[in-house]
Amino acid sequence: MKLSEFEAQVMAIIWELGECSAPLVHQAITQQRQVTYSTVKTIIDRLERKQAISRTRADGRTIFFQATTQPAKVQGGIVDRLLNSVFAGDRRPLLAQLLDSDKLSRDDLEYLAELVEAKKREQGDD
Amino acid sequence: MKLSEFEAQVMAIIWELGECSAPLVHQAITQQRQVTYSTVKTIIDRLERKQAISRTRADGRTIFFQATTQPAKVQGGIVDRLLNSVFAGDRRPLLAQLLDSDKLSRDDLEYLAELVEAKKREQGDD
DNA sequence: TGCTTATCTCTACAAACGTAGATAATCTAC
DNA sequence: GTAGATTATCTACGTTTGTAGAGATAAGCA
Repeated sequence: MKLSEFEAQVMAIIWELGECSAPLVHQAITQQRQVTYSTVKTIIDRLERKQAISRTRADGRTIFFQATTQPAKVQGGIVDRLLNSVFAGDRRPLLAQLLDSDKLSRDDLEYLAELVEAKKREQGDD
Repeated sequence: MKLSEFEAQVMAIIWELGECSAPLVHQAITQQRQVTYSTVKTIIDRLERKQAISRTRADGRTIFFQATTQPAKVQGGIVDRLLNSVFAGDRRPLLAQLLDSDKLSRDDLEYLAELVEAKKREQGDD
């Protein structure tokens, strides 16, 4: 399943909110970007058509949706695409890019260090 | 500067090759995907219009190009966009995604461990 | 010097994207 | 019960993207 940038952004919000309605998603998005309800609803419609989300129930005429795909799956696909296009398949520059940024907090770094350790142990086991 | 996926892919090749001509880029791409010269040339034209690359010289009627932007800059921008769309600005899931993949080699892991160490020392200095 | 091939330029086009208005249907509060 | 607000549906439209053919033109070889 291929999602556009905006579609992915809306998905992220739906993952965050869990079961939610279009107006709720719109509200969440307007914290960041100014965009009309209509626009958001169109994206939601497209996500539905792509079967990335599905209707769960209705409260009055308000329809509720939920994600039908797990974040990791979609994110993984997008990361793979990114790797193959901009980074020619080599993960290192991406990693470096992520590490080099000054937006990486000490906490993030600690988290990463642990991830690396865990992964090392895991790999050492085979 | 906003590049499409294919444009980014062509940029990656031009970074890799250095100064090069459209036929050369086409040749490089066909190692991976079947696409006509015409298509590749169109993308190159668009990259030129976007000033991501520029003409350097001509050999006969063959035109040579070179990147006018550094990889890190473009890649950084794309990663930022990715973070803000799919990952809601949180780097950790991206990091986890990258680490979790079984395509990460032991070497990559070593490389990462070193990066983390270096970054830690760097941060510890202030 | 003419023919073949390589390369460039121009034009095209369907699909996807971001964006949103118009209209209709339904709630809700008075 | 009616008026105003919500929400949904449908339609639209300019741009970008991926894809490529047609035609022009220059290079190189016979």
